[in-house]
Amino acid sequence: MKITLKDGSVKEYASSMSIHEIAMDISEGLARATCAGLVNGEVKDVRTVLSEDCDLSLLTASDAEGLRVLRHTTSHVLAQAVKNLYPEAKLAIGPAIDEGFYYDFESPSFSREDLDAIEAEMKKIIKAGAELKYFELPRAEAIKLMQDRNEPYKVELIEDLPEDAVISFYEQGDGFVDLCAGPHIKKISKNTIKAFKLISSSGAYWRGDEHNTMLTRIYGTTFPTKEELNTYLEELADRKNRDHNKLGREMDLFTTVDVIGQGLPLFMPKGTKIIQKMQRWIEDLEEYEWGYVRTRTPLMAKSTLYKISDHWYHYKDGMFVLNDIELSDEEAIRQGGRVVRGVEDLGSLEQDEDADSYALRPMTCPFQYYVYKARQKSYRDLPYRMGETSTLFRNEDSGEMHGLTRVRQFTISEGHLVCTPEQVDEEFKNCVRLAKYCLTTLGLQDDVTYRLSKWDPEHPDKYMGTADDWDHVENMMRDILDEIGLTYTEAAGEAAFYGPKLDIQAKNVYGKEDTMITIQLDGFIAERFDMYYIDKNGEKKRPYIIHRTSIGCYERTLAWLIEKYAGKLPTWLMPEQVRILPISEKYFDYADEVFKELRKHNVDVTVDYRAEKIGFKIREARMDKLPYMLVVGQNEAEDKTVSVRSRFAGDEGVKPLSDFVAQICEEIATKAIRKEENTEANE
RNA sequence: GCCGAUGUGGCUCAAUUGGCAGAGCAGCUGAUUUGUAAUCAGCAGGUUAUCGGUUCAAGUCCGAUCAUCGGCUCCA
Repeated sequence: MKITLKDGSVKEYASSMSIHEIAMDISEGLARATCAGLVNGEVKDVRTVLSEDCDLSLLTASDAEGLRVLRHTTSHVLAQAVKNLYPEAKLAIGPAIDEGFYYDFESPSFSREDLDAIEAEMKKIIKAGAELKYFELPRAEAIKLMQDRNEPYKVELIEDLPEDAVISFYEQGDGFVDLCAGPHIKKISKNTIKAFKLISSSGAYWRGDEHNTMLTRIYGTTFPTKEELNTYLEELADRKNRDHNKLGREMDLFTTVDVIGQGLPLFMPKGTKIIQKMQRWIEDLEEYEWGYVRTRTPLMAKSTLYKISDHWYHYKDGMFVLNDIELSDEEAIRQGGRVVRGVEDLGSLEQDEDADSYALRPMTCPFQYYVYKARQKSYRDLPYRMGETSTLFRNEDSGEMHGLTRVRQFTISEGHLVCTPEQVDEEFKNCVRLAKYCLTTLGLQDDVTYRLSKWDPEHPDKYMGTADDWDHVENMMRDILDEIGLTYTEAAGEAAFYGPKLDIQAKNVYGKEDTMITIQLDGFIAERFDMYYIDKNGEKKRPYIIHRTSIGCYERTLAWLIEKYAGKLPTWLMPEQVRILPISEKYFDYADEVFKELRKHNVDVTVDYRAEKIGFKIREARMDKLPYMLVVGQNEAEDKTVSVRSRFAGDEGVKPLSDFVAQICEEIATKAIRKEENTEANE
């Protein structure tokens, strides 16, 4: 595609390039001179992506860059509307985000009615129409402008820019001016902003810092057309039907009780059964196919242990400490005399007033280290792979808890691999392979992203070791990830205090990302615990430790499975796999015969003995998301057959009992994920 | 922890804006013995999350606590 620039020169670009990429090229990568407007293949204005001349009908939800611009401009309309209705409100920032936009205000909170009123005001502004005019001011004048307009947050933003900076503004009609680098659509009108909606309002800290003022944020979204907006709003409603927190309770998988406490879900028999199936699978898989030994270590320990591991100083706030002595962090460290550094420092704990404190464990690491240390290890014993189904306790802040994904007690497929430096490469790769195998088995492999979580060089105090140490381990990890051809992003400040992590991230139904699986490389802790192995030459050597999980924590994984499958889990994971539905009590004997045959093969099966019509029994079994229903009556009893009705394909017809047993045993043994082909309406 | 919303039988929701807490589904009992998404009838179920206050009177108004939800921050 040929692009004619404003100065008359012509540049040629591949048609596959996005508007944004082209704009970045034209502006030579200047972050502020972001996007270009394409009108009939020509760049009209470097600061304008869309104008009334553009054919907006060509813009679709998949046109990410164009949408961001459209949404960003809508956020400015929102700001203008709020200022019209609430002149006292102060403007903060208002960017486009993945599914829409937000704008932060210093203002009392907005109710739904307030949002509706603001929406109406926005419609007025859009109907009146306005052209966005870009202008620049020197820094001092820009500050003065925002001071005159009584916008302290904007002033603060400008003051953070360099002395010689030129400040960008947009004026958008009715004298409304906003500090903004753009880009924006050129005109606000009914033709450009056709479909928007304010979604919700909530609190948000200024600049994302909890020490700052709490502002009021309004979330909204914009789409090129009303149809796309409606589709999105319907999807929002649909997401609730997959939400594990709603579905999991409806399906009697778990519940919560106010007197038991926040973040402490109770698993009901059905939820327990699902987790039990996953747990048995993982334990056997690790032990018999991946060479792990299994451990079973205490759920609590004296504070001494956490002092050696450093958790006491880094994460005491997140731990449940069990004695009566209530010490602040500072006091704990002060009264402890000094910070303990490794096992050699244990002597200093004798005067430590909280040396006898016990705390529930927030991680398994140091416990398994002592399993390793209990017997002297030779290089021949390495890699030493320990696995444990480990229950952990973390005192999350009260506002953090959510369903099964953020809880205060959870059980994880925890493990630590102690290995020689030469073994790190292969062992780490195998941990990644195991995690991928688990994800693939559950059908989740395509729904995750990989992240290399690095330390934060700005805050070295939060981590063990030196910058050189971190460069070394991070490079080791990067090499490994590159060798296995993993696509990953890198994130600073996301590492554990003892090492970088490979985090496997997944999004929930609402698009919020959480860590599902983590594999961490640790070159520091072995020294703290004086862990070593004897090498070929009879010398003591420090091993590396890989902290890892195979399937993550069972609570969170279950949550993702529920959302992924809308509760219709693969047959092998379902708490009730087959329900036998006798036509009447005359066929109870045959139903029992079928039941016994399936139990003999460890299928989770029940019989519906109620004196109800078959249609009623089927209805309930379907609402319970049963994979298989076996209708048995006179014909089946006589021929030793079953009439199979499945969640996947509806009526599958009559087949010999032995055939069905073989079929379902195969499906369960291979952990098959049968496709839902049933077109019948679901309730 | 912070901002905001919410809390009525197991579930979904009513209750005239402060005036006798009600319905459907689920449950239980009885009848029905049924062929692929709801058989009929009856019965029972509540200190309106908890505690306190205002009032002749509180599900409704006020305060505190607990929990749930939407965000922010945090997430070893």
